[in-house]
Amino acid sequence: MARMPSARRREQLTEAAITTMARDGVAKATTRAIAAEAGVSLSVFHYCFDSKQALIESVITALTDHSVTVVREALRPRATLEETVRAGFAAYWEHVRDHPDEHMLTYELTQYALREPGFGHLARRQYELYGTAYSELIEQLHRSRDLQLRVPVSVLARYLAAVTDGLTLNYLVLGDESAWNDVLDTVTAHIAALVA
Amino acid sequence: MARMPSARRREQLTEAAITTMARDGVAKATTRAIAAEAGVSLSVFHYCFDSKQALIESVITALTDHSVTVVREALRPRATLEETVRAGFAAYWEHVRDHPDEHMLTYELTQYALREPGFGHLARRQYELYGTAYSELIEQLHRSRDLQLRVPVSVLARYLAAVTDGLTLNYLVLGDESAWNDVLDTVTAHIAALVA
DNA sequence: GTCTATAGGAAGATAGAC
DNA sequence: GTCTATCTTCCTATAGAC
Repeated sequence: MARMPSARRREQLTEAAITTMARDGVAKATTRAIAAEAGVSLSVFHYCFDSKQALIESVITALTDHSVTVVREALRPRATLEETVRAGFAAYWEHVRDHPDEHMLTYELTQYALREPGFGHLARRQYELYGTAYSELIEQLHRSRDLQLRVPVSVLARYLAAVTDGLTLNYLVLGDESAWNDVLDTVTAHIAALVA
Repeated sequence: MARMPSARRREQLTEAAITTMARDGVAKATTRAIAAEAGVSLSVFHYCFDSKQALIESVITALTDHSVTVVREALRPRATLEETVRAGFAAYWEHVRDHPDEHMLTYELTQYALREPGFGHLARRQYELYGTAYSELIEQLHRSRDLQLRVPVSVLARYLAAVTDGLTLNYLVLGDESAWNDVLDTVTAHIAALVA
């Protein structure tokens, strides 16, 4: 195999781990399977990472940053408030529909982090970043338009984060795209009422 | 060890598995750990269950039925609509607060079921039963009072299920009981508006 | 039905040549 | 840095005595 600086190999192995985990689940993503996915031998893996846990920490950090980017890109301000909410949900929804395995993996890793001693902060970081992303959008809308918020920003942000999360999980289990849309319509109307 | 009919042993092992999994996570609940928790030898385990997967199927079924019971008991109709919603959330919330590990385990097992070939129906069954529980309460309220539903029953049920699920997960990750209550107030007001 | 003992395999991690 | 080969541990599952 072609030689490569450790830093680059680490990235490659992190990506291979994400691919493997998204496809087969965290439990089946053994160090051997990940090394094979990356096309290197097992020793290369342990040359780059002290342990499997060190790799998983890298995976969680990378995937959290990616997920937050997905949310942030969905949450761009648009022409009207209603359009912002609707288009935001639509953009996020498309990502869920097109990459269900990636979202499944995100849930799996959240639970891994909550169970594994010393990893809890990674789970909390993920959910705090979601909350921040929502809060910032709301603040931004709050300033740029003349919105009256009927609830505090932090409450609204947490509500949005929870609804998004719950609906995503519900879709991953039950499928049924049309139900997703119907519920979203209801939520969208609710948001509009909350920030009239 | 005291002798016991197989059926009873199966129940005991299922309970021991739930205890072990809730405490240590699904990944660390090995057949040895579960047998030890039940106070029997490993062979007794395999005398009662053909495989570990057979046990997990039993665990998922038992825990789903238990979770649905928790939801159903929380969702009893009360004096007024607002009180029904508020007391329902409060009762459910108390269960989450007092048994966080059990709810964590429920999420873990949902994902296990979605990943494991042949187990997907167990995850879907769980979420369908939640939806049914919410739908039945809504129908019941719809008949007993003179409520006007602004959205279809199925949509409202799915919305409630998703919000509950998302908020629960959010609490398991971030804690912060007061935030939970603030968001719930918002949701409660929303429900009241939807069924005015 | 329950036990001890063990088969058989897969996991994470390491040794040492290149 | 990368490889093959191996160590050690732990897993699920079975065998066979009681």
